[in-house]
Amino acid sequence: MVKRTSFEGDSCPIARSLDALGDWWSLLIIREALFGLRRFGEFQNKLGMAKNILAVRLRALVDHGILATAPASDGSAYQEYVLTAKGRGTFPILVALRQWSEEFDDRPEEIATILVDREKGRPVRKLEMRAEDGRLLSPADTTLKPRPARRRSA
Amino acid sequence: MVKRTSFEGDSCPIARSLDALGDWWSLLIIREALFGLRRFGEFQNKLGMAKNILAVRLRALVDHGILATAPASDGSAYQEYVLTAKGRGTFPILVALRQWSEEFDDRPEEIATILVDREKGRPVRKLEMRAEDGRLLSPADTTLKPRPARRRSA
DNA sequence: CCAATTGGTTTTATGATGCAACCACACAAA
DNA sequence: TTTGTGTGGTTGCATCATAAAACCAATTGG
Repeated sequence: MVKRTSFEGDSCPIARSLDALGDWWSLLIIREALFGLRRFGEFQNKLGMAKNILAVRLRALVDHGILATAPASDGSAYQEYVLTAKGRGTFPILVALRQWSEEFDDRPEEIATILVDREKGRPVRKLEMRAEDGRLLSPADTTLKPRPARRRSA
Repeated sequence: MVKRTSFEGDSCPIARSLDALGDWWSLLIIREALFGLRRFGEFQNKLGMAKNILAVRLRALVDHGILATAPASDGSAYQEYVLTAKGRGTFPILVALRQWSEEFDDRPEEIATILVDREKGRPVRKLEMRAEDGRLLSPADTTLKPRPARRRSA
């Protein structure tokens, strides 16, 4: 088989995430969903993508438990696509992508929006990684350990 | 043209990040590079990917300023691929992807490694988003604002 | 100097993507 | 009830990207 390799069985959590989110459109669909879009046509209009691949992506996101189909909302007989908790949980990923672009993009002047604290209207700080005891960690302060086996793993 | 749409000119910073990182292999190559891999063969062995597409991806990452080619390191005449500051700056993205998988994956028992604080060996906390004044922010506490125009923008 | 390793490129097959056309259904007006 | 319109897709192609394997040049190692 020459299929595009799937990382579904990989043991690396990054690869497993990419299996669900790693194509060109999924994260942008999620971004729009976080912004409040729900309907097929809304996504299609906003993202300007082909309708067939939007349909495929939406189905895949539903299959992955990131979106769920809701029967209605404004009374019409059409259905909507709403984020699940798993879908809303991608928020830090989107923030990390955004901040990387803000910090390293070659043409930052083309970036249209900034993420701000709603209360004060001031930019948010960079994402912080902390130890259990609250110490701020840099990448070099971290390392990988094998996952401790759960007792009586089914 | 029917090319895979590029987000290079998009004004959304997330789309711009995806333009550089959004394919199936780039983030995994970066992950291995953060882990210390440098040589073509090391990447190829570890990731098990086809050599032709590895070559294409490495070139693209170099073009994007994420990797740089260094002439040597162990004295051999071959070249190495090392992360730039821009490349190392992807660390939070990888952490966010990892944590999303740890929190929401359907089969978390298949995840092999956990990210720990090197000093204490304890798992790191979830990435935190804070306001300028240090208040911890949830997604609902944030909003997007148009980027303030730089004076005398060239 | 010979053989194996490294670091790729080329070739070929197939899957994914994108555009356009088509179509079923819901809904509204006549 | 028929007609029309918009929504939410599906179906055909044409093209592009990806993958596996074969091939190849330069670099080592002996």
